[in-house]
Amino acid sequence: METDLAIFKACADATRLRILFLLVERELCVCELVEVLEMPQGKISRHLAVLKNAGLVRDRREGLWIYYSLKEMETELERQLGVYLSKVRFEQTEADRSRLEELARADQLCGPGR
Amino acid sequence: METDLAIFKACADATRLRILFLLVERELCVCELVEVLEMPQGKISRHLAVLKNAGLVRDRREGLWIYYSLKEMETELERQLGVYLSKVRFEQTEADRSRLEELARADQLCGPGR
DNA sequence: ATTTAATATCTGTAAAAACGTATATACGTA
DNA sequence: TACGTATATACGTTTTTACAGATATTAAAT
Repeated sequence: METDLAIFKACADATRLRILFLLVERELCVCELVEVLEMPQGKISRHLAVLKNAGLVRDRREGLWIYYSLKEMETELERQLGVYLSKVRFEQTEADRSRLEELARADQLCGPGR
Repeated sequence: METDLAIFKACADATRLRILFLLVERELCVCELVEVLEMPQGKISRHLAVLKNAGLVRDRREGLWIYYSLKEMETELERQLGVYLSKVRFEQTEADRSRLEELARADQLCGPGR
């Protein structure tokens, strides 16, 4: 139960929800999230740590960059959450996703491909 | 999005989760929850108010007693949450439900039937 | 009208969480 | 080795949330 409680707590924050709705599309490195959400890097890292501690995301290093992605949804709560993240679209969600694509197209993101 | 955020926040507390797992079985009045969870009445009322403000539960007065129950699950998040509450069983959940039945059988709960 | 029972709310306090800022760490490159 | 870039973490502060305890509200009964 503490595990599920940690998941609920991890989702109980607007910034982390925005991150989850972005990660459900594809893996992202920290600097991409910093650019898209326009928040200080330390803040993003801290939120990512919360999501990781709750077991919702995993990270993978590739050179200087650390990529975050959603973990496999294993428990019942994780599965329900996964469905929710895939199905629902808020205005905020759409705006964030658009901004991400926009920045990627304009080559204004960090990352090895630059 | 603020609506869903409020729902996640409402679920991000151990006591409120325990209440939800009890309410998924049947409606309960405040005094029943007080007895089962062995917590001060003011505390239970405050948690119920949080759940109500998040739109997860409804209340219905019957004389002196106010009965709380889960509301219809309408939004996507509410539906996923509903499935989760019906499916999952923690030890805590089982213990709380057993205790409730025990108290009911021994007629040690308040309520109009007493 | 007074009392009693069930519930809600207020008040002050303590604990937890989020924050900005600064610093540390890890890795690649010159 | 020294430097630059990406990321993580530590520190002090502010905001939010939970709490116990006391009081207020509501409805029924006497």
